[in-house]
Amino acid sequence: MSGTRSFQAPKGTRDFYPPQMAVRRHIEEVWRRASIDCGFEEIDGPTFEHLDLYTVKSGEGIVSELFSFRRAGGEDDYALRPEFTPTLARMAAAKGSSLALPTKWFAIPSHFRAERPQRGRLREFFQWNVDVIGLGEPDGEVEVIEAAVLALERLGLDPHRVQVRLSHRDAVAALLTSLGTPEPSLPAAFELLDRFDRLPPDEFARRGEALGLDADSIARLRASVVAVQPMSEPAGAMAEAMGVTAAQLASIEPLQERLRRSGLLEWCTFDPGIVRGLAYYKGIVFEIHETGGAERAVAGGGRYDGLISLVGGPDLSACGMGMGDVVLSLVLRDRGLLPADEGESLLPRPDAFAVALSDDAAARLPSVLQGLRRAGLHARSSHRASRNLGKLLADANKCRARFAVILDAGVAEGSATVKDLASGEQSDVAIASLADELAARIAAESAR
RNA sequence: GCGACCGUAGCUCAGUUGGUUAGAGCACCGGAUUGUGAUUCCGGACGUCGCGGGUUCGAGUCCCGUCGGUCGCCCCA
Repeated sequence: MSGTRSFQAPKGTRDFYPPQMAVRRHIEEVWRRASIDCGFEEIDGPTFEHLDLYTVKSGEGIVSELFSFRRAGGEDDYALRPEFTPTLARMAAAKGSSLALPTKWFAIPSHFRAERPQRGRLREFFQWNVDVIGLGEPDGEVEVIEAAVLALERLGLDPHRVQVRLSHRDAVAALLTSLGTPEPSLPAAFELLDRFDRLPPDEFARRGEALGLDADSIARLRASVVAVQPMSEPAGAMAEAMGVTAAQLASIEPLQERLRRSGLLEWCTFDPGIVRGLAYYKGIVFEIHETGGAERAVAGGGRYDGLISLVGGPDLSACGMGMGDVVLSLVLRDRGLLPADEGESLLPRPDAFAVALSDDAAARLPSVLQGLRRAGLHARSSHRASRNLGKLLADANKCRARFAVILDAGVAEGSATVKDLASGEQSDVAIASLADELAARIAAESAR
């Protein structure tokens, strides 16, 4: 045929065939259940927004990282959403003072970023967003972290495999100030901290000097950043290990106490190297990492008081986090927490697989299937013409059906043979009561 | 935006210094046989060698470009 072309998926996007889709749904279902169980309500917004919504938050520099577009002949600039927080802030702002506080929302939207794909980073991905509006520090943060930890736990992870690494802008600022960082250099110093583990030691020192720190201060800063502490450590001991005064860590203590009451301490680490984007986060910031240190952050979040008023709403406090599906899937795979068959075993299992061994039986097959389906059962049949029972059962087995319904000469008397594919047992059942019989057996099975 | 490596049936790969009509194993489809997820047998579809140029008598093989993939850098909301 002339005029045909072949196509590849665009760079950094994924096709979800049934097994991959089953894995995605598995993760999304855990996210959704954990959110709901923690009292969050689901929202969604548009896949694209006015470009300005993103530049007003992140600056013009963000545009090169976005998929932005203008309708042919139009004059408005739009962008596919690279994150959900601006949409959420806009939605909260639009409700104005009618928004009941606190408001706890979650969403599982797709996001788009015009970046070069690499391990843990794609151009389209799914991200679970959990946000609390109208709760101050540290209550909002702990609500968010609690939901994240619940989901990770349900996915099979534990505090030995993942840790919530927390920091506090005020504590780190106090540390930097005590080391002699001039006030105007603080943002640059945060940036330096953020790059700590990516810079060679001498380069770190050189940049520290440029910020007005002497050699002794740089050494102390390095020591503080390296001194990652379990959140379960008493604040006094933590301060000592970091070489700071207890007063400089004062902003951590309420958080620590609140995490203790929620039983989350063992999941959490204090890590002054956690900085996150400077654009709008303040106060507590955190990332969730697998403890091996091989993968990128599984999740990140913090407090963004001021963003809602920035997009025209009331001055509301807010905090939240985002957890992407890409890194999370890598971590789950690394830890053997996803099926080795890449999702086949997560596909929905048919309750019944009907096969016909004669022309008369084949004529009855559609009505038998319809009866089962109307009763709410997942029923399939083979699409092959063969009357070879061995091959037909192989089909039933391949899609992991629970029961085979064998239609043969017995259909003349209204009877079928039901074979339990797990045990191999089989028995004759009246076709009229097939759906009830199978439903009863499945109910009994799930009750065990 | 920059760099490295990679691209041959659905999958895993083979394919000699460029040389007939590009192969294998799984998987797949149809059928026969044995009425029970199996075995055996017969048959089928299997690929514009990512795509496009170039060099050559001749390109899966060499060169250039491009599109994808993988992994780094930048960035990471």
